[in-house]
Amino acid sequence: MAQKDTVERILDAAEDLFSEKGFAETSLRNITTKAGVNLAAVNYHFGSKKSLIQAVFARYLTPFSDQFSSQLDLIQQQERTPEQLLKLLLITLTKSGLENPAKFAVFMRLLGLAYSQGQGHLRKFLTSEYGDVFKRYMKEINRITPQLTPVERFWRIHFMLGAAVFTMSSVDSLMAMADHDLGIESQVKDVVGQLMPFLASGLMAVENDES
Amino acid sequence: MAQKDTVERILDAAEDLFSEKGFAETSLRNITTKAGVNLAAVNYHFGSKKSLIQAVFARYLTPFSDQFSSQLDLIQQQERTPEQLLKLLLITLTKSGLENPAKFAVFMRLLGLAYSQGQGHLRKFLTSEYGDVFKRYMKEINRITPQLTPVERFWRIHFMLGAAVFTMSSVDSLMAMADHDLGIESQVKDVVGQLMPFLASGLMAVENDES
DNA sequence: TGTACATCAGTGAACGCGCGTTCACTGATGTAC
DNA sequence: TGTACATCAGTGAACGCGCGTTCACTGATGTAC
Repeated sequence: MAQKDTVERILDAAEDLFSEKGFAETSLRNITTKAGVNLAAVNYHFGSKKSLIQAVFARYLTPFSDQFSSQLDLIQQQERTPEQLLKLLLITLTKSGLENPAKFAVFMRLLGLAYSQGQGHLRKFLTSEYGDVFKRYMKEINRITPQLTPVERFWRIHFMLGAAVFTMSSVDSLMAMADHDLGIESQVKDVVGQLMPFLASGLMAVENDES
Repeated sequence: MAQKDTVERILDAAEDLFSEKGFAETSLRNITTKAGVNLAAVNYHFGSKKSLIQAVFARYLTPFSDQFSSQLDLIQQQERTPEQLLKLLLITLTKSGLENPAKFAVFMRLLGLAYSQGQGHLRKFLTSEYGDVFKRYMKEINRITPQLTPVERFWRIHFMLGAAVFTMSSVDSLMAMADHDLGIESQVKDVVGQLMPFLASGLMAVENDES
């Protein structure tokens, strides 16, 4: 084979185009042209466009969730702070091949799309494949936030997820905006560095009860 | 006229369907069928699908941004805390017809979509129409966070936006999830009540410098 | 008061287009005898 | 070593379909004289 095989080239092209334009706006013709393969190859290898979308996610999430599961085993007996628990996610990203900032941004963009565009098949696929690891992480969060009610905890987790997914999805254009407006060039790891204390502080926030 | 006029019925239907399925996934045939009007009526009244999308946003954002501008005038000389500044947004929402929780959720969902799906025309339209009011609000934020560097402030604003848009976009399904998992029924205003201290605490977070 | 004309919201049917998918086919490689 | 057959990645062209848009038309209402 002169280069990467057809399956991988389709996945690479699809990933790029999905993260750039969304699922519905990306046609199989876009993908196969970019990948330099025959139009029919997607349906030959993946069966349908839906399955291709799932395969793009699986290529990221399967190594990530395996690695994350091992990391969770390791910290079982250690002391944990919110910052350490958040860092665990970062370490896992690094160890599962997502240390490349561009790849990381693409992955977060896909995750954001999955929430906003996935009309069902994708959400079902994700929760059935990767729901268990997520639940284990949630248990760790429970342990370090005994002062929160379950409802508070539930919402704060989702606020954190939203802040992370939303900003990391558009991290390229936001960094460009920061450069343009403030004259400051940043890197993805700087943004992640900004994000961590924000999330930790939000998670641990103490409700003040002025009316 | 037996009921609301054609233009308004198209906008109502489009708003519902866009927020439910996204822009690309909603066809003019979906919209006109739901609105009970002729297919050609969209192009007759709005010119194109793109312009219809912009009109859906304008119907929310024009009253909101007018009202918000007045509110900003009022607080010019008052003391301000982060909570008060966030509350100002809520008050404006209430005063510009977005007090209906369902409408509010739809609006946030549209805002989220604008970020994730808008490939250009929508972003241009929004910043050119409503950019100024946003800048005024930013100035107020600057004033209450003198301890932050511009970069820190920039990113924290976007983290806040992300947390708000992401969770309020899916507030219906998240509330259903909370009910299902925790057996607790919530209302949108409860979620907003949870969100405020999270955002305020994240905005004011003090960086801790353990490595 | 009556007639001619202009305006304009709304209509029904058709347009060309790009979409995801299908299908019969090719050609290289491996296997059985 | 040679032949027949099976397997399978990949192909080229066509399929029907739903899309956004266009266009000639209708019919109600208002205006000028």
